[in-house]
Amino acid sequence: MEERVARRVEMIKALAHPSRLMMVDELARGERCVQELQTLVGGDMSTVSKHLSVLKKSGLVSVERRGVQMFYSLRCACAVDFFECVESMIDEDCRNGC
Amino acid sequence: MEERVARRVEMIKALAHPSRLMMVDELARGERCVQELQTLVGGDMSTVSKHLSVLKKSGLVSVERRGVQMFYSLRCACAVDFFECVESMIDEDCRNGC
DNA sequence: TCATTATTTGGCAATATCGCCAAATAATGA
DNA sequence: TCATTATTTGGCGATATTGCCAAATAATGA
Repeated sequence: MEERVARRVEMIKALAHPSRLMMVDELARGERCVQELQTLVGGDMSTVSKHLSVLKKSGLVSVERRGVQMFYSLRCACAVDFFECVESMIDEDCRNGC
Repeated sequence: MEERVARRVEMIKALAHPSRLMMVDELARGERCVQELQTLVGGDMSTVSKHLSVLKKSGLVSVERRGVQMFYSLRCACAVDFFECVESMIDEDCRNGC
């Protein structure tokens, strides 16, 4: 059960950064290459790449090489629900039934 | 929209630690005082207290003093759905419809 | 008021995360 | 093969997180 907690934490940690959160949000709309994601979040390309490797390691995204480019995509549509869920928690009054 | 992302990240970060995750999971079953939570996660009382202040600051929990004790409780049942959601994401095959 | 119990706060060292730079790797086309 | 483009990796300083200790605060009952 420690393992279960650790696994959860790893996944949650992967989402606990502005750039990574935005990238996952973007990936929910379809696959993207690293350049596109860099345009989205800004900063150095290497930084973006490292963020992506964190997402990859957590199991949230998968990669596929096509030519010189690497295309990242969400492995699970759950992420969309995840954000809605977080949004519900943010809504302090909990109006939307949570 | 930057603000929206920042708010989400703060909430997610609050859950991105084993002790805090376990405490929230426990609080989903009802309010608990600090001692009880310390028994659950172990470690120094002051450490537990600081973790709780992180949860408090994020808006996930609320506190009420009764006598000498401080009782923490979840502000929103959403947290339960949240965990289910994370669990779904962990399930790589996404069988359960996510 | 004083001692006791429950909790928080301040401080500090250990560790982890982050972001940039430079260099390495990988595929492509000339 | 060489140059080019896309991406990753290694390294390093800056910053943030974590956990423990000691001290402070708060409520209670003697």
